[in-house]
Amino acid sequence: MGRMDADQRKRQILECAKKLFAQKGYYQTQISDIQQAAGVARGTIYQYFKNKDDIFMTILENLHLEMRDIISSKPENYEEDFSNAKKVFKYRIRKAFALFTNDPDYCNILLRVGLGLGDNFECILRRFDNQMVELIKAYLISGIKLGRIKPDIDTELMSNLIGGAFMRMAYYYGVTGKGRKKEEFEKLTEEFVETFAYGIFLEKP
Amino acid sequence: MGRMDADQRKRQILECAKKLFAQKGYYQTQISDIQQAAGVARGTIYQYFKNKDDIFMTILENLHLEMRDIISSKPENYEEDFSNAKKVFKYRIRKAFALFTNDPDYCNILLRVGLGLGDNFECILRRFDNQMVELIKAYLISGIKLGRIKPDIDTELMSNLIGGAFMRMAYYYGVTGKGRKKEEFEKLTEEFVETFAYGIFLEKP
Amino acid sequence: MGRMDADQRKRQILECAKKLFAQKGYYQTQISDIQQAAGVARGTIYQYFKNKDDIFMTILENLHLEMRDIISSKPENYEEDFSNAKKVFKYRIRKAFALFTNDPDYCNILLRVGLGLGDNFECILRRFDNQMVELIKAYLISGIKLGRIKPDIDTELMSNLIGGAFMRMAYYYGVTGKGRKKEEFEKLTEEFVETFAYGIFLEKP
Amino acid sequence: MGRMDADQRKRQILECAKKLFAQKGYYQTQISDIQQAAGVARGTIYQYFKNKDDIFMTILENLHLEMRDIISSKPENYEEDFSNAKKVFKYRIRKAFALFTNDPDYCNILLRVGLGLGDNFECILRRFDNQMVELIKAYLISGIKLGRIKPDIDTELMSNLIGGAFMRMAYYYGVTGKGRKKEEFEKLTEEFVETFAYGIFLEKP
DNA sequence: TATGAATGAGAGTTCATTCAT
DNA sequence: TATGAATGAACTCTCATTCAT
Repeated sequence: MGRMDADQRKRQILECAKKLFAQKGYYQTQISDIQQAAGVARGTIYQYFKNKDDIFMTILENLHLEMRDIISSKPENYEEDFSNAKKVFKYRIRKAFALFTNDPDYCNILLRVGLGLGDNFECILRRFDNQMVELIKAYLISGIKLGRIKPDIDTELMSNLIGGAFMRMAYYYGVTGKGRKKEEFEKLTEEFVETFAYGIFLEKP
Repeated sequence: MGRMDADQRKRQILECAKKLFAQKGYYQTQISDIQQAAGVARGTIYQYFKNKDDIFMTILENLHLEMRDIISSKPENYEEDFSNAKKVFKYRIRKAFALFTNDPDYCNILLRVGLGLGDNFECILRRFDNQMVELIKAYLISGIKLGRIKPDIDTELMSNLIGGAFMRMAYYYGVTGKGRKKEEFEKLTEEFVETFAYGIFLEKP
Repeated sequence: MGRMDADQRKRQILECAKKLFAQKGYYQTQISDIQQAAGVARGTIYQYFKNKDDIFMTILENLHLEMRDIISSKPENYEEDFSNAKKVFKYRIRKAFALFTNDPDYCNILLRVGLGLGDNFECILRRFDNQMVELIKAYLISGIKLGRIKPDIDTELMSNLIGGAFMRMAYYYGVTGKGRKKEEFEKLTEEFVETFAYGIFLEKP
Repeated sequence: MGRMDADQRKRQILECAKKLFAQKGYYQTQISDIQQAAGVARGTIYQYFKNKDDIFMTILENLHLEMRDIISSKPENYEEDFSNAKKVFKYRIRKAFALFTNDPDYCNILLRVGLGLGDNFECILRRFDNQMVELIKAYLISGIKLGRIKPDIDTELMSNLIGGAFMRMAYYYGVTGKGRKKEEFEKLTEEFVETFAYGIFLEKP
């Protein structure tokens, strides 16, 4: 193992830890697993992280940052395009879908590993979940105000349905590897949008 | 703590364990927690269960049985009523919804605790998930054959969307306690069905 | 399980315990094993014995009594026959040999199970061993006085050699079942005696 | 307790464990006893051994290696000296005797502790026992072929008698500390050989 | 007297973390 | 900074014994 600068080493440890947490879960991943996978000594881990929690938290934080960027990004010429609410919806679904399919480890951690860890982590994990649902809700409400989305829908329920359906799709196609090939993600996105379109949008599909 | 009928004692321990697993997760629930909650001595646990895994497995098994009963149950006058595919759909959603809202602990275990436990449990947990999705898929396919459901839908994707949306709804309203009151479950069910109706059914909603 | 008088029940428990101790050793034999083998309830054991040690001690005691009887028994017309020292020697070897081959469980307990149990039992087991060796020694000394046995032998060493050789023979042919058939015990006894005869006796063999 | 070379530490733990097993037996020796005797923390034991069995097995293995070396070693000028069968016999008895008297712990473990532990260990312990008896038997048979040993002896019985007598002598003088002083081992060896000489050898003693 | 559910001290083992080198 | 031997709190599980019925 050659010399490495500190940041590089830290990233390397995180990468290995992420893979292991995603595969085996938090409690079944031992420090010794991470250490071996990263090819460093036991003690070295503690030069870069306070403890096991810190490693996991850092992974979660990174995921959070990535998600925020992607989820809150806007399509080119956003202003004009918002005239077509469905297009914006599709843009975001596609973006988020890409996030999960490009990094199945993150997806696994978010959807599986992070859950059931007790209060320590759970509240952090909830942030993602709620953030996603809240974002969808905000989108729905603003759409209603703009007269693009049906005003009588239950935004709370609908944002949960969309969020739940999306996560499941992301998990099924992005993580389990079952089902489709990568090239077909565009088509899946399309069908996802169409499924909810009639219930949401005022304009004709 | 006095003597007790064996079945009663076993059920009592399971009940306490279920609550704890739902609250704290599998690994953070110690045998001593269960023992204290059940008000029995440490060793008593091991008179009724081989080990910690056995307790958890038994809980999962019970959940499995309950789910199977509910999911495979049919509405009264099923034969005639199948003429209306949407009615069957709604019947099942309502039933399954009730299961989770009536027993939030089970719901929590199924949706959160069971995940990220590594291969031991995960494959068992997957059974529930897959069972649900498979059931929905079977429903969709038979609906297509009978000319009640759009023949061009992607049944795999659609069953994942419906399953994901449903689980999320069940969790949100059944477990977190946020949102609605119990009386409104009927309305939630209705809206759930309507959201997917257009994308699924041929008959006019 | 029919009614039984107390002594009968006690003997039955002892019999089962003896078999199990002989087979599996002291620590690997659980009270529950004994209880099941004897076909009685857990608590019943404690009606007849103070504790696990008490059961084992009783078995040892019984063995002790049996051994004492056999070892100290004398051949018919003992007085006259002592003129032939070798005959007495053979008589005793045959008797003791019979004890072990007739009850392999006792033999096993004496030769294997009882050893390595720590101070509690060990000192009791030693009694048998020492008793045997002491008896042989006493025999040798009295033989020397009577002018039948070589006066220059080291009685301590010789009694250990004879004792060790005998125990090994008893174990090999009586317990492991290897080697000879039962009918040949007489011949084994004969050969045993002859092996040591030259080193011990004054008279010509 | 400071840092230490790994092999040194392992040997140190084994040494303490050997003493304790020899004194108290397998089941009555706790990990905490070994840990305290070795002056290390509980967990340190598990850095060097998989579990308690592993410690005991390693001790047995070491004993096995030592025994094999000693038992199969040959006297100087072996070839020529075999002309005198009794000399070879004596050589080996002396060597094996020395092994046990020099390391009474091993002797104790082999003769007492290892027995009655149930199938796990017993079969391993038997190896030693059988090995010894088989070696003696092989010696007797080759002696018969060479015309040095009486052709009509029962080699199976005789090897058991010699083995049993030897083990008892080794235990009595080597472990219990009773009887002789160390200087007299040569004389004991001599007397041992003479005791069996008449029954075994053809040449005049 | 017979039962067997209940007990709890105590055993072996794990593993995140520390710290002398 | 990097190491990995050492640590020990905390965990799961066992099993002889008790005692209400």
